Amino acid sequence: MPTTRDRILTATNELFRRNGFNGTSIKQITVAAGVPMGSLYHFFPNGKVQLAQEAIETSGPTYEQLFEMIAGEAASPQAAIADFFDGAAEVLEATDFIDICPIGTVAREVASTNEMLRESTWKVFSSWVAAMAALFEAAGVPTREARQLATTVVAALEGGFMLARAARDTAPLRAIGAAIGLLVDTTLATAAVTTGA
Amino acid sequence: MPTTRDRILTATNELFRRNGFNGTSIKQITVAAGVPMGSLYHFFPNGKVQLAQEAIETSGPTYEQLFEMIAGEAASPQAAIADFFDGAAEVLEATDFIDICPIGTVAREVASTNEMLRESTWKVFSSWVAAMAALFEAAGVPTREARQLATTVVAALEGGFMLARAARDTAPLRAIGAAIGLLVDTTLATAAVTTGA
DNA sequence: CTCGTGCTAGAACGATCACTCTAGTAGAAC
DNA sequence: GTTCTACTAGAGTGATCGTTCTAGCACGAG
Repeated sequence: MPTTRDRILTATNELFRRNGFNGTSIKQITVAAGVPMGSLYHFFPNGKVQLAQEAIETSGPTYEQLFEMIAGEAASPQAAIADFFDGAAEVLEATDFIDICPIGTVAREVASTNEMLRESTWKVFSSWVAAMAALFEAAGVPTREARQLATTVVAALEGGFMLARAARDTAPLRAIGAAIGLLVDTTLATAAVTTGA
Repeated sequence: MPTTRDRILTATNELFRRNGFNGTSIKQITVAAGVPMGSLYHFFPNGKVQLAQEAIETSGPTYEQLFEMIAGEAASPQAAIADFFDGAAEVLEATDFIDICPIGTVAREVASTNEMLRESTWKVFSSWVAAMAALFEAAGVPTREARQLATTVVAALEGGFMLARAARDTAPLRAIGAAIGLLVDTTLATAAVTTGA
């Protein structure tokens, strides 16, 4: 049985995945988590912004671990990327196209209106980029190119979530996965040549 | 002097770019457009959803024309993509990182909650993909690959807007533009080979 | 038993939400 | 001048927002 605090954070993330930050009310969160108002403000005395911040910063590493688990099992960085896109497509289908990533939606909603939350979303995204860049660098890609490629993978993933949900179809996400796979292939092949075979 | 109706639509798009759909109130829109409440509901009797729908569906083609203008002036599809990413980065800097695209934010907000708006956002995105795919096809890329590449460019653009705004830095967007430029390069080169030089 | 503390419980607050309503104005049609 | 239509104008509606508040419960410490 998870703690009350964890139930609140889980409910928050799930509701953010459906309705975003502004589309989710505190009342909704208390009902979904099955806790009274008083408990929510007991654990998160600074209200909705603090709750959102903790939801973002705790779920961020979870996604990163998921990626690293997939990367650890995959035969190559290319395969890891392909598996990640495919897995995302399957989750979308299984969940009736609820958003994969609560952070992406919130990021665009709050970037111009709440500096604290904006910083939280960037903290998460940049740690994802760093994790992916490390993977590419380990495969021989120079630091600069590895970062560039990792940034592109994250952007394509988030853009893919957006398109797939708008279309209610995983085809865009799978197409993007294929194209990004190609990009990773050529970048790694180039790296293999320049580092000397 | 634009019509009252147009002023309302313009103000709606501008506010959506800052605050998204749920973060923008009808009251805010009337103030920004300088029109009374009565006028807004005179022109948009079905309220906020109708207003959002028309804002999305009228601004969509505007962005498409912008892309086609840039594509028409650029020396190659690769150059067109590069110019588009660079132009977006400049707009972000010039506008203090207000969102480039009001549609992307709204798309993720409403995908699970409003079927009509979800369809509007997809209508716009798929017309962008079609326009870009036509450009690649004209350069010799087979239909299927052209669509795949165009989908990826749109996803990377939207993901790039998200990252750049979260970071308050255009570096991610420029990095993504460079990587996507590389992908377009290799795809066009492969096409040139298979169609026979 | 009696505190103190951590948490539950939800009614109540003022503000703001999307939206409705009535009243009034401007100008074309006749 | 009268009438009709298109539009302006904003106060008013009930609902819901994020948040605060008071009251009480459970339970370990003394």
